Amino acid sequence: MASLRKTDRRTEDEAHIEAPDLEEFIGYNLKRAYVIVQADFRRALGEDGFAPRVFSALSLVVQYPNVTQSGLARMLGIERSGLVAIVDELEGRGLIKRTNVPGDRRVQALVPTAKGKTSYVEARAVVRAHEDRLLSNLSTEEKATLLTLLGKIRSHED
Amino acid sequence: MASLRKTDRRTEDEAHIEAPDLEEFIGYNLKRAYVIVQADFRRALGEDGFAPRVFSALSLVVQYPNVTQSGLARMLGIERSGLVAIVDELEGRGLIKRTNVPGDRRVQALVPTAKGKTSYVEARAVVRAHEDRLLSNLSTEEKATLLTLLGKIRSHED
DNA sequence: GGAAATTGTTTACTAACTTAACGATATGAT
DNA sequence: ATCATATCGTTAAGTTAGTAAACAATTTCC
Repeated sequence: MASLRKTDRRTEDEAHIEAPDLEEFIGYNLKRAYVIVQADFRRALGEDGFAPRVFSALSLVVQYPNVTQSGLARMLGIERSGLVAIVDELEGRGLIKRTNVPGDRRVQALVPTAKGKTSYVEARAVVRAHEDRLLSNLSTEEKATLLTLLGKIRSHED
Repeated sequence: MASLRKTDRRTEDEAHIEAPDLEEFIGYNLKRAYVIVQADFRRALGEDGFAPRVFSALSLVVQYPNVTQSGLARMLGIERSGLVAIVDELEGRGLIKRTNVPGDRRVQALVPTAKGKTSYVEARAVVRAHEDRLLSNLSTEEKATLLTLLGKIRSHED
């Protein structure tokens, strides 16, 4: 039978106790998992490496040259005002440039520079290595399953 | 054969184009999925409802009464300085209280009030309903699989 | 041609942290 | 016993990653 003491302190062994209620929530587990992956990403890319969102933006500019900032913001799921600093950083590093689009003087198409393209390919290799290492306790199939399940959640985007 | 034009603009159809490189990364998908779940959590709990981290803290205090702030911070994976505002909010709402621990005057054990316990049970029901609704396109088995896979990532905690 | 929408940008704000320091207290080594 | 060390909760200041609102310039829609 369990103890009946009203003043059960239970402060011993905190580190080993599970937290049943929280552990059942997908949201809580997503957050905790993301914190780990993101921290390892930053460690892998180093002090002057890309932050995750900057890497993502560069990836899209390399893959979709001439994307507009509005289009890029939409793809990343953030406000276009929030994209300005990211584009500033990438342009400041000489990895992309803002170019005029003939026919619409409001928009500035984003194109990767040669340096931007090679930097991206290098960074992508580092990111792949980071995920391979960090997630080496997941099989290839498990990783594919995880992507599928996360994709089902992401189906609620927009 | 694909187009050979060097100046291929490709700005049309942005909304429908996939982003192959990014989509293969677990970290990117985790982030995008978490943003959706977290936003729906906040919508479900409403204007004056708990923020996710406050809900998590209350959950742990209810389940582990007399936990210390340091212990709680460790469980949540954040610095104890960051917990002060969370505990302030919960105490300010009359849901938990800081109590003296005889034998160690440095620590303040956290205990839920009666109101805190009932508020938690109610909030937990709302959170469960939010996840059930949002994740209704995942089967029970898929949700269990997802928790297992996220748990494998979380095995890197500490 | 005039109203409405869109683009990139700035400014101001917020949330959710971190790091470093602090005084108070407790613990451990000798 | 005392001195060094560690721990507790807290504050203060800084960082990161955003959002919301407004703006001029430009384009699109009747």
